[in-house]
Amino acid sequence: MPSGSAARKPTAEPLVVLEEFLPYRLNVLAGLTSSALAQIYAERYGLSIPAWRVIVTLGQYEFRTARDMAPDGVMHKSTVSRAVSALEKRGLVTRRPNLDDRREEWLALTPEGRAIYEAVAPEALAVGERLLSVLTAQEQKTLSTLIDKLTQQARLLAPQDAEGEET
Amino acid sequence: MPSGSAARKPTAEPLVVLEEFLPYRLNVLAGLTSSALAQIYAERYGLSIPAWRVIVTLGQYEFRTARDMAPDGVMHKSTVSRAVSALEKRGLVTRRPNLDDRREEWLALTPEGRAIYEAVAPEALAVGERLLSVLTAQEQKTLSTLIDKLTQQARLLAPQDAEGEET
DNA sequence: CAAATCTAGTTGCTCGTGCAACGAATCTGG
DNA sequence: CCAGATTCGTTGCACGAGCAACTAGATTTG
Repeated sequence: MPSGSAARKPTAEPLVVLEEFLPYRLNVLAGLTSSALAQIYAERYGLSIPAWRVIVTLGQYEFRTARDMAPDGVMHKSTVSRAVSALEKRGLVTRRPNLDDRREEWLALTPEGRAIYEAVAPEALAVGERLLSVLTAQEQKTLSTLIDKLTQQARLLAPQDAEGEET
Repeated sequence: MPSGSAARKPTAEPLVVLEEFLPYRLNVLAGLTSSALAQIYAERYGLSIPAWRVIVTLGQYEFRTARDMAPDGVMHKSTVSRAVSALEKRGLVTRRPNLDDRREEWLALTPEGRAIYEAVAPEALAVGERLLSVLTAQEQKTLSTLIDKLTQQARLLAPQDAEGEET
C-alpha cells in the first residue's frame, strides 16, 4: 500500500480536499478508463485516441466529413486532420472530395478499416461493460442522466467550445 | 448550427455508438470541466494542472514528498518532478531534504505559494459547485457513490497504475 | 459580379507529458 | 557487512496535441 505515509497532518483549514473535488475525481476516473481502453486500441491495434474516435464514427455513419468528427468541439480540428491523414496512410480510411462543396471531403472506412473496426469495437464495448458491471441497471440509468446534466452544465462553464482529451 | 449535416445515415450495424459509450462520455465531461477550471488556475495564475494539484495538496497537508502527490498513480512521477521544479523556480514551493531518508524531500508552500492557494482554491471550489448546482443534494450523493464504484473498478481494468490527465 | 466575410481543412511551432534509463540512497538476504 | 534488489527523484527523448496562421473554396452583400 503506497499510501502508508498518507496520514500527514492536515493544515488548519484545508480549503479544497482534492480527493473530494468533483473535477479531480472525474479526471481520475476518465483517465483510468482511457488507460483501460488504450490497452486495446493503442497497444493492440496501434490506434491513437483520435484515430479510434474517427474509426468508430465512420463505423457508425458510413460517410462523414472531418468536421463531423468533432460534433461539439471535442477534439480540435487539427487533431482530426492528423488522425485522418495517419489513417489514410495506413489504408484504413479513404477521402473522396465532396463535389457539392469542394472545401470538404467525404471520409469512409476501407475494407481494412472496417475489419479493424469490427475487431476493436466489440472489445472496446466489452471494456465499457466490464466497467459498468459494478453498477445495477438502475444505477447505470441514473449515471447516464447525471453525466448528461453535468456535461450540459460544463459546456456552459467551459470557455466557448474548448476541450480535447482521450478515450 | 454546425450539426445541420448530422443526420447522416447510419451503417447497418453500428457496433458502438460513441455518444452512448461511457468512457467517451466521461472523457468529454472531464475535458469540459478541466477547461472550465483551467480558465482560472491557468489563465489567471499561470498554473498547469499538475502544478495546481501540487499546490492544492500542499495547501491541504503542509508537508509532503513528491511521491505523495501521486497517491494512486494519477500523475506520473516525472510530471510531479517538473511541476515542483517550476513551482520552486517561481518561489511558490520550497524543498527541504528529509534527513531520515535522503532520497526524498519535504515540500511545502512558501507564503507566496500559500497566498496563491488561498486565492485560487475558493475560485476553483466555486466552479465545482456551479457544476454541481444542476444536481439535487441527493443526486450529488449518488454521483459520488457511482464515481467511487467506477473508479475502483477502472483501477482493476487499467494496466497497473498507469494514467495521467488533467483537472 | 466584386469585395468582404466565413468555413473546411492543413501545417509549422511549441509545449506538456509519458516513457525509459539513470544516479543516489535505502533495504534485504546471505 | 557486502551484493543485489528496490525506491525516490531527475532528465533526455520523442510524440501527441493545441494554437495560430494560412490556403482554398463558398457565401453574403451591396
